[in-house]
Amino acid sequence: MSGPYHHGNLRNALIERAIEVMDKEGLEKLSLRGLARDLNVSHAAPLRHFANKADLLREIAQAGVERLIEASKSAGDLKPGLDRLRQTMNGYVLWATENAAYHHILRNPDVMRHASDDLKSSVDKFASMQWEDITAAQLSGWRPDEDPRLLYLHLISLTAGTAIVLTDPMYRAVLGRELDVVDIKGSIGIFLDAA
Amino acid sequence: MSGPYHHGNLRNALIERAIEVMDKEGLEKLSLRGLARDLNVSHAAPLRHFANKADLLREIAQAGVERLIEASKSAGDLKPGLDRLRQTMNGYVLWATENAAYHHILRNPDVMRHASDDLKSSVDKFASMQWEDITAAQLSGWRPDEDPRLLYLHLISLTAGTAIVLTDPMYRAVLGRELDVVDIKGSIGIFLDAA
DNA sequence: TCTTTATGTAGTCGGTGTAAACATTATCTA
DNA sequence: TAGATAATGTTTACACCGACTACATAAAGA
Repeated sequence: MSGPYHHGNLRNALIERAIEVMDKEGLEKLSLRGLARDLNVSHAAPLRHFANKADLLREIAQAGVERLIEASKSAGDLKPGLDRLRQTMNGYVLWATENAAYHHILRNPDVMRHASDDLKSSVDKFASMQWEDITAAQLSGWRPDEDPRLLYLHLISLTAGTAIVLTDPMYRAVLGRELDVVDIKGSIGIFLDAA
Repeated sequence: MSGPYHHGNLRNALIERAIEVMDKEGLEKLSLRGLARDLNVSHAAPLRHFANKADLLREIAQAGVERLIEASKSAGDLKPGLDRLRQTMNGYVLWATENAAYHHILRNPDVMRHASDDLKSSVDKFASMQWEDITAAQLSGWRPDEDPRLLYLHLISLTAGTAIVLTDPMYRAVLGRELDVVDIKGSIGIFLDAA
């Protein structure tokens, strides 16, 4: 055909194209052979870089969680407490809306079903960062009498739910109009600033 | 092979088995040919009842939303107001945990991507039931100064998020222990009963 | 009864994942 | 720098899948 025998950067090209396809057409339309076609390599070339399809998705998910963790770190620059909790919760939701492709991959049950131990431990790390933020806010005097486990369940449900609602096409249709950053912070803040 | 020429109830058998497979092994392992094998019919028999794979999933999702709507109706037996809102929010989350298979199908992007107009309008109906419950609670004096659209975003995010967190294996691993009905109501109630 | 319709079967086509054998190029080392 | 070795890409092959067509059988209705 055309081009050199070696692609040069096939591994990264596969990842980038896979994210694009996942975002635009969903997991069902993502195929290793399709990626190979798009990148003008033979249909088996991707298997030189990823043992199988699940392995490719695992790697993308892993990168996604790591990006999410980084984003959370840079979003939460205040000292532990309620303000920082507000920052990180809004940061999560904003990251999800701005990185909807990664977010959808991380939320896809057929991707996370095959999570590796590495991926699981990254998820755990993010979860404990959330736990730290929440308990720190409580220690600083916010809702001191609340059962911290229930508070945790409540807050991760709220953040995950908000991110999902805002990036899910069906929910977006229901919401009826575009919501901007102020709206999002307003929605999260309804609880944080209550009482 | 064995058995009569006609299965007798293939349509329902396909739906039941499909829900089972989706729940245990996920969309990726669900195949029309696999269902046919499980039910001892020829590989093309399912196509007599569903035009294609997406059609089968659409029908299951449709049934799921209708069950959800029914469950919500019977859960909310109080007159409109905050108590009823509490009922329906808890009802949604409990339904999701007790019907995790349906819930996962309804949350699968590759299923909902092919939603029919009927399915979309069922989803809309459920959404407007939620809207009614929320605005009615507000009209009865609860948080009268809140922007109803933000309140709506907040509450559907919280309910959807709680349902997802409680039925997602990865989140369940993070939560660390079994949570019972009281915990769920406690988590939802943290906001409803605040202030 | 016999005609129509519903349901199931068999065969086929193109698409997909993935494994094995082979080809080419890049990299390392003696 | 030459030759060995590893990395990367190709070809071939197989099993599985969705979906279409032609055909077979059974059920329902006239």
